[in-house]
Amino acid sequence: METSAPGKDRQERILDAVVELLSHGGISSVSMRAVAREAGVSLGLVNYHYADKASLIAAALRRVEEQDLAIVAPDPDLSPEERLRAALARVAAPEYLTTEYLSLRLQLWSLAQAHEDFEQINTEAQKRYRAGLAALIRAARPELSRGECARRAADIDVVQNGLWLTALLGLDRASVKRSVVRCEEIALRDD
Amino acid sequence: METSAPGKDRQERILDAVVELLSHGGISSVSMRAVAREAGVSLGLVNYHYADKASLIAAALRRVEEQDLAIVAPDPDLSPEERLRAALARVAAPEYLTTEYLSLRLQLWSLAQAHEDFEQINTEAQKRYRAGLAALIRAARPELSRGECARRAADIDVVQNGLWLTALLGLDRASVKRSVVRCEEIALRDD
DNA sequence: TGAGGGATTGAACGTTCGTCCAGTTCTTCG
DNA sequence: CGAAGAACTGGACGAACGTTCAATCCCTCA
Repeated sequence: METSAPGKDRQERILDAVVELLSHGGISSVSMRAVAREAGVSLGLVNYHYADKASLIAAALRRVEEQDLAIVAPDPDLSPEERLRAALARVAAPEYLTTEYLSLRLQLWSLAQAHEDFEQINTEAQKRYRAGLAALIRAARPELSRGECARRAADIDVVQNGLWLTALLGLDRASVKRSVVRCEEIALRDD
Repeated sequence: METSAPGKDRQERILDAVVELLSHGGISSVSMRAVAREAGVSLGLVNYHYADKASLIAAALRRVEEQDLAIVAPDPDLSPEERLRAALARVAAPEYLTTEYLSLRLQLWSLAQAHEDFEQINTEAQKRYRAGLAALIRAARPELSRGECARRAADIDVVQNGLWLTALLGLDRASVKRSVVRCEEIALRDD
């Protein structure tokens, strides 16, 4: 039969548990035992699949970062400019603007500061995100130089990060919307 | 003689230690023992001055937030518009753009997510910061309504938070500078 | 000078942590 | 079926944790 690999489901549930705990109580609430409990799995199994706590968390972070890249994934049904607008609007989509997701991002950044391994994971993910964004801009505005696209992508990244952070600290839908518009202006303005 | 109160110095050093540990290793590296060691003080004294770990950290957070308000403190030597520009430029001043300070801010936000007491401290500080910013804008642009000033202050807060976050994750002085300019545009534009 | 009280110490307690491991169950395949 | 190996369990270990507390230090003032 073509079922999923035997240990795969449990591994996924373990990573889910890490993410769940991380986003709700911060790194302090992520212990091997809490993860096992949350995943409905024995303590030993967590250590069986992941060598130690650091690599467990690293695996969870990598999975989260992977999902994040979906934001700048080009939508094939749209024109280049619409594709860009869709990507820029996506950061304010309900699925990303939840407390749970935003809090997770914050914990992720926080971890990147405290641990070198996590910092590397985060840095690489951010680089890929910006590259995806720059590519979208370049497709929508072919006349712009590669450097200018990278510059605009960096500026948008600043506003988006601020948008997420501010949404998390005290959700203000109006200012979120204005920030999305600001990102569009940065990406598409002519000069 | 007019020296400082006896226990005051040690209390300050204890809070310094919390901030130091927090910004360098995150909340995970803040233990009562580590704080005592860093402050050059016995373990018992930390618990003597602060009822428990939570109130110790809360005290440290309150002190940091207090310092943050200095950013929007009006500079009496300048005209209203210059005063505003000075405040907006201050977020990119060398004293605030250090890894240590930025990392501290991040940990602070992260703590606000995980603990309700810390969230309240953070929320109130942010409110006061925005109010200070709005007041600066209103002084520089008296023709603007109170609501419009608050709106602009909120938008600037978004960009500034993003600026700090991005500076921390991967310092890019050029995009930092562009973001400061963007904040000035938001604050001062006519329309 | 000496009594009183705040400041300070380090040992001790019980809990929880990450890690390890001997043992058991499950799955696969000759 | 039965051997083999992967998946999985839970108890045990030492270390580190937050908290408590009796004891000591140090300053002040009567």
